[in-house]
This record gives sequence, structure tokens and C-alpha cells, in this order.
Amino acid sequence: MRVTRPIRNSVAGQARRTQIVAATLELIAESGYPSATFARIAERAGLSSTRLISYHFTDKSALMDACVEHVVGLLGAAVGRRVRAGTTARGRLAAYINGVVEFSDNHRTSMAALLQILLSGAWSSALGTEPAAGHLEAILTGGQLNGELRAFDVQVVAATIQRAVEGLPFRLASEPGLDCTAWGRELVELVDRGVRADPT
Amino acid sequence: MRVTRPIRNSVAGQARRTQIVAATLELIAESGYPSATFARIAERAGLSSTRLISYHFTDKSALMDACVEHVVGLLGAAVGRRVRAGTTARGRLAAYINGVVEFSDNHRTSMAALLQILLSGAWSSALGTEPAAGHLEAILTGGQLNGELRAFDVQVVAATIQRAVEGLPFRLASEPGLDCTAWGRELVELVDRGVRADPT
Amino acid sequence: MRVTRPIRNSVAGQARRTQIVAATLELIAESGYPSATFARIAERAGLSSTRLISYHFTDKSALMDACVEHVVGLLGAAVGRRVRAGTTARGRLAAYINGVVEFSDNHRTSMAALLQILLSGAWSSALGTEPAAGHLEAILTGGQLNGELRAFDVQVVAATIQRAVEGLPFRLASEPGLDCTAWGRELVELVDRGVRADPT
Amino acid sequence: MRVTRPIRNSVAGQARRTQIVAATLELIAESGYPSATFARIAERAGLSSTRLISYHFTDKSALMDACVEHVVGLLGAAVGRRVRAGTTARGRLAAYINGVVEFSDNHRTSMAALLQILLSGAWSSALGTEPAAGHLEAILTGGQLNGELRAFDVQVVAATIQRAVEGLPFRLASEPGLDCTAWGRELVELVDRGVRADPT
DNA sequence: CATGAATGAGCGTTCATTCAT
DNA sequence: TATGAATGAACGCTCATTCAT
Repeated sequence: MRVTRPIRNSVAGQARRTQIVAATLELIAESGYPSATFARIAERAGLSSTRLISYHFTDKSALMDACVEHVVGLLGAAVGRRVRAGTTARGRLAAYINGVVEFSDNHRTSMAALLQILLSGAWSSALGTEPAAGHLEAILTGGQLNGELRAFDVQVVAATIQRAVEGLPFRLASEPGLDCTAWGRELVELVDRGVRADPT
Repeated sequence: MRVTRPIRNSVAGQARRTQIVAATLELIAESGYPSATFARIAERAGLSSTRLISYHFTDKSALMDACVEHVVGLLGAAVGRRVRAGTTARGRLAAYINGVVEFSDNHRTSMAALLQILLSGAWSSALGTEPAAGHLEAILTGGQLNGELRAFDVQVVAATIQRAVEGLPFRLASEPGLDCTAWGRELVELVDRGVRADPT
Repeated sequence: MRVTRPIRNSVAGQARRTQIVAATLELIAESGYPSATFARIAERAGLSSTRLISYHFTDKSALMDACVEHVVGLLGAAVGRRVRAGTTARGRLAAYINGVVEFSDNHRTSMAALLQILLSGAWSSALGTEPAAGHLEAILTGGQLNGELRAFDVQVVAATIQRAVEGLPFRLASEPGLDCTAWGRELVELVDRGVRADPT
Repeated sequence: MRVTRPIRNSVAGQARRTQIVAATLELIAESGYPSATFARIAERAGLSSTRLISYHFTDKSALMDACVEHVVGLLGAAVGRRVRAGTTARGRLAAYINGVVEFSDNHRTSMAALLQILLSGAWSSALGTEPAAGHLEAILTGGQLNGELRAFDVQVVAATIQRAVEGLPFRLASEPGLDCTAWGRELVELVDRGVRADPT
């Protein structure tokens, strides 16, 4: 039994941890956070006992942190790349929305689980979380400064956009056939009209 | 000896049920849905035993249904009145948004609890829920038909607006000093610009 | 399920609690404090599940408190009666020693368990504990004041006597045939010689 | 490849074992026997895994035996030296008491831990333990034979003295500023008066 | 309408120990 | 000599619910 903090470099350990995180994400996406007990996670991951989970993760919240980190890492990379490619504020805003929408479409399980974990509060906020909201506000403020966007309360608009894109994974859960591309297009149009500066 | 379901019409029983619902809503608003166990509800309501809860409510989900019904009833009445007073689609849309925002401001505990219950999934959807979304879609469709609003996917826009207003109670929980009137004004402006027809 | 503090007046409940306390004392006396798990207590008491224990006692420490209270109550009554009957300091000292020794002889299980619980630290010292040491010191101080006892450090002597009488239950565990009356007589003689004033 | 028991004579192994024993003693003295789990011992000793403990000690009780042996060895040497220097029974008795008291004062951690281990029962009595009691009885019997000490039950007196000196480490834990020299002096006087022969 | 008693399943966590290098 | 990985049993405790008045 290891007693110091789990070594993140061990190959086998890393694999086990990834396997447990994956099982946890699937379980939460399918049956909700409360169903993600150690017993059910172990069962789904094919582990011999729940002890293996507590062996690799200090805590339940440590496991949840690992889940959040995993998904947020992928999401941030995917969206960040697209946003940075944008040359105007409106373009970056559209990239952000489409980026999250597309990622939600392609990683349904992970995103559904992520949002439920975040809502559950069962993670140690000590993570680099809510960078999303920060990025969004930066984009909006930039657009206001260079005249692309009209005057508005950045907080309100950022919160609205954030909630809009975060709503998609829930929608997809009950309506799997949803056309995400169209949803993104509509959402971008709605938001762009809402924030762009009036033509002079 | 009566062996059937408790009579729902008795005065004392009705009072007890209201008391339990109130305690439940407070508890959930303060400490989240998972903390709303029978034991804690009984403690907060000043009951000597959880038995009194199971006596008045068939089930935990029946209790949650009662909570949802209670708040949705108040919310529906308050918002419905304001929406019906509107004469244009854009006016009714603004009335809807401001109505929910104002209600969230004035009934913080109830609204915070309601949204957490709805998210928890612990209620028998057999309620007339999501009438809100229906109302919203009706307003939007009406506006498109009479030319006030541009062409857009009603589902996407309705979902976005719904999520926007439902986000406020969460925001209020962490930022109690928030200016809700201003928030509502900003939100109405954002949405109105997003959906109104282009000037001809 | 009751949620307020257990009602101490209920007849049936009181009986159950006594039954659980008795089983706990027996178990601890036989197999030591660490063996007194809820599972084993329930088994020995013939309960259907450990849930019945947590139903009647808030906590494990609450159960231990009940055990301590039970035995200390009996012990205090028995010894107190004998001590109060003494008319001299030396007489009261002998009464104290013989009282505890005799009680230890007649309530072997309870005393063995009590001492192990006290040593384990698993009780909320909020009880009226260690009144024994106080009584002892009072007797000794009184004897010094009236000239029956020589000058000595009351703390040291009280501690020594207390440890001497508390040792008997452990001895009895490994040597059940021990003659307690003789042991008490020897101990009284040893202590009396140790503390009495020199003849003038 | 060796498959038998680890060699106890290796230098490095001996050092490791000493290090583990030291950590265990400290832990028990500070937080009690039940807190001395492999995990916590490994943590305090700076080991990466509990495996190192099970590697060097067959068993938990083997570890405890090593702890007992370590302290009893030191104690026996220190006290034995002083006792053997005594020329009379009363002198050897005083030497024994003062020896244990002084050792307890100078090796607080070790003694506190030792007594808790002995009380816990988690050691294989197969050690040459209770030699102390034997030595004490020998001193007392010798004194009775040569007329220095009065007639009394050696077992009772030996047990009383043993418990008296063993009580000091517990006292020191809660009262670190205690004057041990004075305590020893008082105890010697108390015991000497209790056992010495009456002047003829 | 009310309530004390009882219940079994399940929770996250910790235990000393063994396996396989 | 050392170590990471794995293990199943047990821990105290909480859950919503049912029994029996």
C-alpha cells in the first residue's frame, strides 16, 4: 500500500486512473452523479473491489477532481485553439460558441458528466476552473473596446452565453438526434445580433 | 380504521404538509438537494420523527413533487399575470423575462430550491412542468407570425432564454447583492436585439 | 425513525438501551474495547441489525458514555454509601478501598469493561468522571487536618491508591480465583501504614 | 533468490527496523495505540509504502514486540543497574521505584508508548516480559527473609508498587511539568512505611 | 392524525496483508 | 533490499421506508 501521494508518472498507475475516470464519467453521464458510488464505479470498470479506487485516489472528491481536470483539459484545448484562430471579437465569440457546441456533440458522455459534477459541488474548486467565464468576458470586453460590440454589462452577457452553451449537453441527453451544427449556427446568430454594435 | 391514502383535504393535514414543504425548500436552498434527507427535514421542521413525513407524503418523490408544485404555482401565477398584460410579442417576451427575474429576486429560497430539485431529477415529471418552455415558445411563434420577430429556430431561442433566467437564482446564491432589476434590463435588451425583426 | 434526542422516559426504549449497554459491557470485558464493534454488539445482543444501535444511540461515543454512566453510577452509589458511614479518615479510606475492591469482585464484567473504556478514550469526558479521585483527595486532606494522617503529597498518594484499586479488575481477568477480601485487607494495611501519622 | 524470512543481522535492515520502531513509539505516545496503523507509521517514518514495514516485520504484533523489546531493554538495564547497587532490601526497593520514575521522566515518549502497547494486548507475550514484577517480588521476599520488611502478601504489594510506577507516564502525558523527583521521593516514603518491619 | 421502534441495504473509508517484480 | 499494485473484510454511520399501535 502506497502512503505518499499517488505517483503521477507511473505508467500502470496512470492507466488505471484513466480507466477509473472513464468509468466514472460514463456512469455519471448515464445515471447521474448520485449513482456514481465507488461500488458502481468499480463494477463498471471491472475492478475487483472498491479498494482499488481509494488506492488510486485519496478521496471521492479527488476522483471527481481528476474527472473535471480530464474533461476541462480536453475542452479547453479544443475551444482555445479555435478561439485563438479568430481575428475579430465577433469571430472569436462565434468560435467559442461553436467550439463548445461541437465539443459537446463529439464528447457527449464527458460533457454530460462534467456538468453534473460541477453542479454537484463534489470537487475541490482548487482547480483552474471557470477559466471559460474569464475567457468569455475577455472576448466581450475586447470587442467593446475596439467598437465591434455595443455597450452592455459584460457579466450578464457572459453568464447568458455560458449557460446557453452549457445547456446543450442536457438537451442532447434527452434528444440525442439533435442537429448540433444547426443549434450552434442559431445560437451564434442570436448572440451576435444581441451584442454587435449598431451600424453607424 | 382507514387504510387508504391520507385525506389531502383536512385542515390540519394541509398545514402540516405546507410546513414540511417549507422546511424542505429552505433546507435545499441552503445546503443543496442531497442534504435534504428525511432526518434533516424533520429536524428543521421541528418534527419528532421522520415518520410524520412518510405519513403525509407517499414517497420522497411525492414530497419533491409537492415542493415543485408549490413554487411552480406561485411562479406561474406571477409571471402569467404579467405576460398576459403584454400587448405585443416583444412586450410579452420582456414581461416573461422580467417576471421570472423579479420573482427570483423576491422568492430566492423557493427558486433556488426549485431549480435544484428539477436538476436532481427526484420528481415525477408527471407534473405540468415545463409549461414555461411551452409558454415561451408560444410567445416567440406568435411574434414570428405577426412579423415582430425575425425567423429563427424557436426551440433554440426558447431554450436559451429559459436557461438565462434560470441561471439567476444560482448567481444570487453566490452574489446576494446583485442588482436584479439591472440584470433583467440587460437580459431583455440582449434578447430583444437577438430576436426582433430587422427594420424594413 | 426518531430524529430528536432519544427519549429517556420510554419504557421499551429504556429496556433496549439497557440491553445494548449490557451486551457492550460483556463484550468489552471479554474481548477488549477494540472488539466492541457495532456488528459484534448487535450479534451478542441478538439484534437484527446494527441499525438498532445507531437508532438508540447518537454515536459510538454516546453508547460508551451510557456504559460509563451505568457502571460509574452503580460504583459511586456502592462506595459512597460505605465511605459516608466511616467516622474517621482512616476508616473512610479503608471503606473506600474495600468498597471498590468488593464492587470489583461482585461486578467483574462491568468493572473490567469500564476500565477499558476509560483507557480507550472513546467517551465524552463531559460525564461526571473522576469524582473518585476527588473524593479520595478529600478524605486524605481531611485526615491530615485532623491529625490522623501524616504530611505527604495528597496527589501522589491519591493517585497511587486509585491505581492500586483500579488494578484489581485486570488482575481478576487473568486470575479469577483471587481472594478479593484478602487482597483488600492487605491493601488497606499497606496504605494505612503508609499514610497514618506517627504515634506520639 | 531468498524466500525465507528476512535476515535480521544486516546493517541496513537493522537501521530500517530501528527507524520504524522509533516512528511507531512516537506515534503511539502522541496519539495512542489505535492510531498506530501501518499507513501512519510509514508516513511518519518517511517511507513511501507500508510495504516496507511488512517487509521488515512479519506481522503487526512482531513490530509491537520489537517496540516492547526495545524499551524494556533500556528500562531493564537502567533499573537493574541501580537495583543491584542497593545493599539492603529497603534500599533496593527505593532504587527500583526511583529508577523507574527517573527513566519515565527521561524517556517519556518510549515509556508512554510502551505502556499503551502492553495495555493493548497487541504483542506476543512470548517476550521475557513481566520480569519487572518478578524482580520486585524477589526484592520484597528477600526483605521479609532478612527481617527488614514486615509480613505481607508479596503479590499484593508488588502489584501495587508496579501499578504506582507505571502510572507516572500517563500522568506526565497530561501534566508535563510534574516534578518527578518529588513524586519518586513521596512514593518511596509511602511504600517504605507500608512495608518496613515495625521497630522492635 | 400521530409516533416510537425497527429495518436492511448501502455509503465512503481504512485495515493489515499479499502479489509480483 | 525495496516497491507499486492489489485485495477483501470490516469499520461507523446514514438512507428512505415499514411495522405496530
